[in-house]
Order: sequence, then structure tokens, then C-alpha cells
Amino acid sequence: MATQTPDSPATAPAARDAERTRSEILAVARREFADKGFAGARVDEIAAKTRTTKRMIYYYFGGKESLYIAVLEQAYTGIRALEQQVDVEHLDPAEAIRQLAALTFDHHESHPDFIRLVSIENIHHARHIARSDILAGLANPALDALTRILDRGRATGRFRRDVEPIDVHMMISAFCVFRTANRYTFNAIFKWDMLDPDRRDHYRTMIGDIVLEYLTASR
Amino acid sequence: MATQTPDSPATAPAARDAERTRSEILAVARREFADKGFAGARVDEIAAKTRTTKRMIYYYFGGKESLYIAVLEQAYTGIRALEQQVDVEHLDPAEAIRQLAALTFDHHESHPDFIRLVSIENIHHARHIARSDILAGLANPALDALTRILDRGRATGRFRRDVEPIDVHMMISAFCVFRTANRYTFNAIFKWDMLDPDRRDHYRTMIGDIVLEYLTASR
DNA sequence: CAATGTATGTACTAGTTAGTTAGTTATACT
DNA sequence: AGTATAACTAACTAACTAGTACATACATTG
Repeated sequence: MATQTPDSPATAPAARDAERTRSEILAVARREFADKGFAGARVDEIAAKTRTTKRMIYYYFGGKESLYIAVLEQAYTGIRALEQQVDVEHLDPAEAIRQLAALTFDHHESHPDFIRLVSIENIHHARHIARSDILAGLANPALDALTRILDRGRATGRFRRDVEPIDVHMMISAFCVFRTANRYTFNAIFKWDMLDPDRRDHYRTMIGDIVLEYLTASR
Repeated sequence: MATQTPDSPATAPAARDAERTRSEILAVARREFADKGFAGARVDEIAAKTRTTKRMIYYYFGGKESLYIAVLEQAYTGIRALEQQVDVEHLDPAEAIRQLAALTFDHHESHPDFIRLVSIENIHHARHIARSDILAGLANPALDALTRILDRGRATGRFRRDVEPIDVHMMISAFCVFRTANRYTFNAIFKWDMLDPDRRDHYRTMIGDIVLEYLTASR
């Protein structure tokens, strides 16, 4: 990495590097699939945007659909890895919920590609996720953390006992995913940009409020 | 309708009926676009699933993209018409909120095609909505109704004064859209079908609770 | 009943697109 | 140095796909 041939700019026939070629294809493919969907993305265009050729896509990934699945796998495992770093166990349950919501909020805002891939995959009835061994059996650290937070909140009597972790996760996801995924139609129809930086703090606090009020409601 | 030629089953060269031909193309196109996205849908296949030919698609709609926009326009105006029939003005504000949420809930559940078209349109950055004069300037009856309900709720002192109608609409939409739009990936990953009929009442009540608790929270 | 425009069907085309064939070049290992 | 193999390239192809040219049947009206 430190030693570099003097006369080898980005355009030169890059030195052979299987890993770099592979990951470059994957990165370009992620952008293209996220931008245009599976059917809308073009193998030729993905190839053109890399420093290699179309043949390499078939060499490394086998075909368009396998490449798309590889993109999905990378995107999902990236998120799971991030979720695993979450450490909210030591916090007060209410504060832990707020931080978990904020974390999801921040993540979805800063990874629009991932949100778009999820939308696209839903259009396809999640059949590629089902086909992938890696994705079909992927654990969900966020849900585990949520389960433990709820347990502690219930123990102190602050949280309702009749709320399932999966429903809390759903509330948070729905809000954060919708804000990113439906940004364009919402803006086209209501002239209201949910991702306007000036409204960011408002929405970031709002989702925490919503979830906590639901969890602490008396009934 | 009552008088029918004895020997003219569905396969016979249907009698000339411009309106029927047009609306049949539109109905088939809606299913195809909703199912496969704009790029994934095939003009030839849409034609094959009607009783007419591809030529008629170009005759009536001009092209694939114009057909897709016509589908979008039909889908959106259908929903606006339904929203306009909403009559929750005479109800207690809290009950009106519940009914409005339930109405959105029911609608989105029973119109998955519409939800999918919205997802697809977001993938395309809502550029077809922007291009359509009909859609770009479409009023939103649900938001108007919401504004009036909030006003009444604030007047009685039951509702917070610092909550915008658009944000309430967003909460409801996020929940109801997510449940339908992300059904497949959610089920693939959590083995949890948000549209399981046994969970329907639970979620239908839940969104009303969430919104009301947010609107009536003391702070 | 002629004429005129609307509605419809058949067959085609130009351009695109996923995937392949047939190789060449660099690198690691002996 | 020689060689096996991994990494890579250019050019090709078969199938597909949006869109069109052209011909014709039907229906309405003067």
C-alpha cells in the first residue's frame, strides 16, 4: 500500500488485486442496484463504472442475480455488525430505548442505499433473502438488546408488561424507514422534506418520545 | 350486460369498446407494474394479459412510461376520493383520530398494489409524480381533516399544541405503510408476519394508541 | 350508402442486454 | 528459468424489448 509505482494513476491498468477488483464491483453494484432496482440496473453499466470489465462480474459473482444477492448480504451483515457494537445495557431502560431509537434513526438516515435495497427486495417478495443461506438465518442483535431493555424496564415497574419487543422494533423501524424510504413521494405530495436538516433533531427526539410514551402508558 | 351474444365467450374478439379496452389495459398494467416495478414490467406481457394487443397500449397511452404515469394517477386519485368520503368531523377528537388511523390502516392493508407503486415511485425519486400535472397538485383531504381534528382537540385542552398535522399524518402513514410495504423482508428476517390476520386487531388498535398517547402526553 | 375517423390486429425493426467464447497477461511456486 | 494457475480483456451472440409501419375492420354521420 505504501509502496506505489510512480506512474500508475487511477486510469492505468491497475495492478492485479483480486480482492480490490471484487470489492470494487460490489461497491459499484450496490450503488447501481440501490439506484435503479434489480431489473433497472445494467450489468454493462456496473462494469463500465468499475476499473475492470463485465467478464469479471461473471468471473467473481456468476451472474446478475448472484451479484445482487452478494450486495444484499454485504449490506445486511454490515448493519448487523454495527448493531452488535451497541452497548446500552448499562443505561436506565428509558434512556436505553431513546439511544436505541436514535441509533436506528442515525443509521437509516446515513445509509439510504440500504433502505432502498430493502424496499427493492420487498418488491421482489424478499425471495433473494430467502434464497441466501447467510441472510435467512441472520440473528438480530438489536432485537436481543431490546428484549433485555424491556425486561429491565418491566422489572422496575416503569414499562408496561404487555408490549412485545418485536412490536417496539417495528415502531422504530417503521418511523425511521418511512422517513428515508418514502422521502420522495412525501415531498412530491406534501412539499415537506422529512430529511430536511432543520427538522432532524425534531424527528430524532420524536421517535424516542413516541416509543417511551407507548411503553409507559397506563391502562 | 343482461343481453349477451350466445356465442361470445371471453376469447372471442370482444366487441369494440374503447373505454373497456382502455380500462382493461390500465388494470393489467397496474398489477404488472406493482408486481415487477417499472423496469421489470414488460409491455408485451401487459398486452398478452389483456384481450387486446400491444398496439393498443401505444394507441391509448403513448408508451410504457406514460402508461406507468396513468397507473399512478389512477391509483392516487382513487385514494383521494376515498379520503374525501371520510366524515369524522362530528366525532370526539380522540375518537376521530382513532377512526382516521383505522381508515388509513384498513386502506393500506386492502390496497397492497398502491403501497407497492409508492415504493417503486420512491425508487425513482418520485420523478413521475413530479412530471404529472394531476399528481403534483393533488390536495390531501386526510391532512385537511387532521388539521381540523387537531384544532378541536387543542381547543378542549386535550391535545398538545405543539404537534403539527403533517407529523401526525407521518406517524400514521409510517406505521401503516411499513406494515404492508416491508412485510416480506420483515417476515424473512424475523419470521413475523405483520399481516397475519390474528394480529390485525392488535396492530389496528396499536396505531391509534400510539398517536393518541403522543397527542395527549403531558410535558 | 358512401365516406370518414376511430379502433384494432399483424408483422416487423432497431437497439439493448445478459451471458459466453476464446483467448492473454501477471504472479506464485518449483 | 520454466510452468501452472489465477486474474484479466476484448469481441461476440442469442434472446429480448420498446416502439412502429402498415393494413383493415367497424361504426357513425351526412
